[in-house]
Amino acid sequence: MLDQYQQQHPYLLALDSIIFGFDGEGLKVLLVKRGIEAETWSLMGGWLQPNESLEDAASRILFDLTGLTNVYLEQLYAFGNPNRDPITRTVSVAYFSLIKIDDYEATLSDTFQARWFSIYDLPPLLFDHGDMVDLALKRLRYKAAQHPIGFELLPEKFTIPQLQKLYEAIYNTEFDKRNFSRKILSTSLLTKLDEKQKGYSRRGAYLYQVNSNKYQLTHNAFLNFIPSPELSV
Amino acid sequence: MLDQYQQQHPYLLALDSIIFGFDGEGLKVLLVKRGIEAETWSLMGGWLQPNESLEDAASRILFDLTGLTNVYLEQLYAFGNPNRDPITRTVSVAYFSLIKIDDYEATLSDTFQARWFSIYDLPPLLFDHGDMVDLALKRLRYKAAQHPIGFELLPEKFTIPQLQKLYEAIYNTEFDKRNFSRKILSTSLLTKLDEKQKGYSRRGAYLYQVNSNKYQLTHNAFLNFIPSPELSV
DNA sequence: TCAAAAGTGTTCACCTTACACCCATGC
DNA sequence: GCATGGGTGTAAGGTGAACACTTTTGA
Repeated sequence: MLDQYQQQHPYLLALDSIIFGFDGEGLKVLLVKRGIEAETWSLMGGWLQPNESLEDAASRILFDLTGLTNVYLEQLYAFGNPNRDPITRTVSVAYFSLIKIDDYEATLSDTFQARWFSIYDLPPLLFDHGDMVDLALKRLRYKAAQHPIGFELLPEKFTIPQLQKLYEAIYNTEFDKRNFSRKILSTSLLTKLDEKQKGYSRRGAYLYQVNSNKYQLTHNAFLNFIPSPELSV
Repeated sequence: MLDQYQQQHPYLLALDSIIFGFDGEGLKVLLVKRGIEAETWSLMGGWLQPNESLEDAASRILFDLTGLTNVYLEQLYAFGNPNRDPITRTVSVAYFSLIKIDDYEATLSDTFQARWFSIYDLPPLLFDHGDMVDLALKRLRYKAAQHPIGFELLPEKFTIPQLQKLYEAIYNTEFDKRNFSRKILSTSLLTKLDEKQKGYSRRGAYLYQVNSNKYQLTHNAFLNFIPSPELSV
């Protein structure tokens, strides 16, 4: 029986991460220049180490690039076409991550030649990384319609108009602000603070933060009014 | 740069499939006895071959066990905890499949010592295969509430009461038959045939089949009245 | 004739959607 | 005082959920 193991081919196992951020205007993806052709933008990636789980490895790689820990990280899909990496056969497990863009340590950009790109205006990407990003966006849309994960992309304190802009960026559409705020507030996931955001508008907007008790517990469909995203995978 | 590849550890890459079937009464999973401890039931699995994609490999393995091709097959999740397989470090990409149980060639059971088990009454499983089944059931519930994939588990021609029993088995609950049939028929995904199913009930029930044009195109939420499944992954 | 499953409509409550005006403030 | 974005309510249509009786037919 041990023979069955020894006769098998081993493969290199990589991890690649689609890192989403929101800068108040648009949905962004963090890309780096690395690897064989440092001319080509690619997702941040790395190799699985012998004593790591897949998720540990994805976290480590994310930390190396962003300096962040404890961020939203979800396995997206395993990509394993025989020729996806022309150098060596490599299976890559893609993860996607949602980070608070303000927490990101931009100093790390220099080390890794990293840059934020609008999700709707990406450069050509290495290997099948373009497919990975496409799938990640679909999954984000699918998921954000059902679960309150959008908050992961905003600072701790945010306004309803900010939240609306985020959802509009994710779905590349516009929502009615009256319906939007009613719907969001009806979930009672948010706590209204006594503070207002100043500087962006003359009047200022109330800040809210996530009511973390309820945040963890919610498993029901969250926003039903999202335009049916292309559902797949 | 090539060094970066050569310094890396390779890993064994396995595929394991959760194969769902429906026998008219309950939701079933196909398990086999294999491997080191032939005492333990496990999912059907195999190794990735050098010239195959992950999906090709999962299809091949499914064909070996069931004799079926062109069945619903979807990647579930990559499992890679360092100690999940005590013999050698192995990363397993799990797939789940929905098959028409009548098409399954039971003669193959002998070769592989295969047996159908009720999803709600499983024996202890090898390695982390229990986690794989749990996740597959969640995904099936999640997915079947949004997409018309349930039909994959039924014969070409089926009755509304059969379809209802299937959904009741998937969600382990009961539905009101008036609301159920209204909802299903309102999708206009089904074509009513002039035939009736005989033998099961005295009166007999009309047979339907999937209207395949619309089946492929539907991307909207499909059944909204499914009790909110535990949404995750 | 009776048992067992098939088939069929209506009402009510709630949710989604569409839509317009006043408010607060910095300049 | 005016321009900019923030904040709020209502009415109409549609959807989901609850609920009971009649039909068919083989035994």
